[in-house]
Amino acid sequence: MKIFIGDLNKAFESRVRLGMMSILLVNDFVDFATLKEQLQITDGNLASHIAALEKLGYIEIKKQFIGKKPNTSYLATKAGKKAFAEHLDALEKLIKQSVE
Amino acid sequence: MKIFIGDLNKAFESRVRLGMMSILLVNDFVDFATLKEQLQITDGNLASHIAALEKLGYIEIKKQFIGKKPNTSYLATKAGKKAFAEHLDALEKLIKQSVE
DNA sequence: TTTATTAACTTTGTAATTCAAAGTACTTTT
DNA sequence: AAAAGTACTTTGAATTACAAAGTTAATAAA
Repeated sequence: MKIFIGDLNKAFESRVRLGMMSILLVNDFVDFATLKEQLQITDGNLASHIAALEKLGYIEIKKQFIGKKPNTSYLATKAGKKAFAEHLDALEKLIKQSVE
Repeated sequence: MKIFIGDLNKAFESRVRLGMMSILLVNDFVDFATLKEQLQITDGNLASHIAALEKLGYIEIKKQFIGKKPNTSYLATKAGKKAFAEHLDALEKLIKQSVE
């Protein structure tokens, strides 16, 4: 029995950020409105979780206009994908420890 | 793309409680000292996480004496195991969504 | 041309969570 | 009698999360 909770990434402890990264891992660009709808949170709350992940360099922001409407979309960076993969790895090890 | 962060159990969002349940899921009785050592936290902190899980009916407490020393050990209840399994299920779905 | 609307925030304030440190009760060892 | 061990409880501070309201800048409607 050896436990590694220290290998879990604090950034992904929150269900919202966990959900965001899951989405961004498999979808190249996802916009604000889509994230908000998928995660079912207020826009202010979403904005702050986005800011947290961006500050860590885990996601990037791309602003553009679609037709005449502003549209902001997000993508996971290489570092973000790596960090998330490592987190999932740690999670798996944690859960599977001493099962065999 | 359909996301289910609502199916994640808030009780298991904390790395400490996640670690505790992982341990208790595969070890029938684990005592205070062992948990403390595995999780690397202070005893006060551990005690409060234990209290949180007990309040939810996810773990049970068994007090005994080993020789002359008091020994408290913990075990996951049936409800606790079920809740944890559901949480892991939700986690898996969340992570694997739209991968295929 | 004023007014309303939309998108994506920022700010504010509150509530909840987490944690370490210190204190406590009871017992045992020295 | 003093020190140490076990399993806490209490306290207080720091961090985090969140909703609600306010903001900015652009477009669309009246």
